[in-house]
Amino acid sequence: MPSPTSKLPQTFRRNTQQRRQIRDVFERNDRPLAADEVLQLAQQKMAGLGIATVYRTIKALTGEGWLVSVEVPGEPPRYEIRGKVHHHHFHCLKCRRMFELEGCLEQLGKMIPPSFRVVDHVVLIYGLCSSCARAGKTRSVRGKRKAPKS
Amino acid sequence: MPSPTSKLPQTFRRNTQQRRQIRDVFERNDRPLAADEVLQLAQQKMAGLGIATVYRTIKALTGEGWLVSVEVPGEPPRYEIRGKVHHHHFHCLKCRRMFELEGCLEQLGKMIPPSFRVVDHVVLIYGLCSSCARAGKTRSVRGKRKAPKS
DNA sequence: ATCGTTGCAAATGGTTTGCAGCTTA
DNA sequence: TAAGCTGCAAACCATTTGCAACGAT
Repeated sequence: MPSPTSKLPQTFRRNTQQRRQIRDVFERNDRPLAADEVLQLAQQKMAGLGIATVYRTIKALTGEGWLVSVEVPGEPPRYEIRGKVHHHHFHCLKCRRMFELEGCLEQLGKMIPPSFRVVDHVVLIYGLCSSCARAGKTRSVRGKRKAPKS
Repeated sequence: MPSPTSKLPQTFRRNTQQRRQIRDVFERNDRPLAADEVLQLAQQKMAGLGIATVYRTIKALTGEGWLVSVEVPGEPPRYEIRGKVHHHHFHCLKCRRMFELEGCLEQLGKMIPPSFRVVDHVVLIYGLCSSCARAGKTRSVRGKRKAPKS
């Protein structure tokens, strides 16, 4: 076994084209992206890119802290670049796009018993975004998850 | 085609043993349960119960509003009886149990633009529960998701 | 020239579905 | 009885993994 310098979250150590492309996709699109969205977007610049590489890269970038996952109940997870100021999300039930909300609840601490230790928290608000609320009442778009016009 | 009385969320219309058992499991266990946990618990009283029936029943009960799902990023969804007072959840990163928190953030509205319409929201807090925080530092229990002693 | 990385395809794990037989109303 | 259910197994879908070829250092 090689000399273990430390137990660094052994992510990748080579800067390949595909990883550059995948990072680029996240940098160019300022919203949470699902794995298949990343594949589609990255394939526009890298024809043969495989889904396995997308998953492996997302996992590495997440473990590395460069990405964070955003969960939507009943749907595959999305990922976005970390490091933005703390924020939460709004998920439109009609167009299924995800929006970022500014600010954060300050009094989360009030909810938990003092003997518990909080590491992180997630707030997800569902509803209709302004354009969907304005358009028809509540008819839902039930197509496959598609990347909304970026 | 039969006479459509209305478009009622056509859930089940027969009160079978298995559905009774499954509801019982939720009533006896006062915490969010995953599908396989429900199967195990219900099989204690109904030997041959199949996982498909569990999923079908959970889906029906959820559509009917009797159950609500509770999502934990990276894990299969849990379900719990609806109708409890509004509350949110705490997920222990070590023992993986889920706890219910009382109360709710009141000022969610401040976070969203006035043109958006809020339908629902979810708050999930991660950390260590009191017993895990007290015990060792942060060594995580990485076994299969198991039903904690109820 | 290494050894990490990739793409493919097969494997997984959770959930859904087709269908013949069983049950409830 | 008839239609709704059930269990089984196959089908699905998202994600992971084995492996030989590839390519960054």
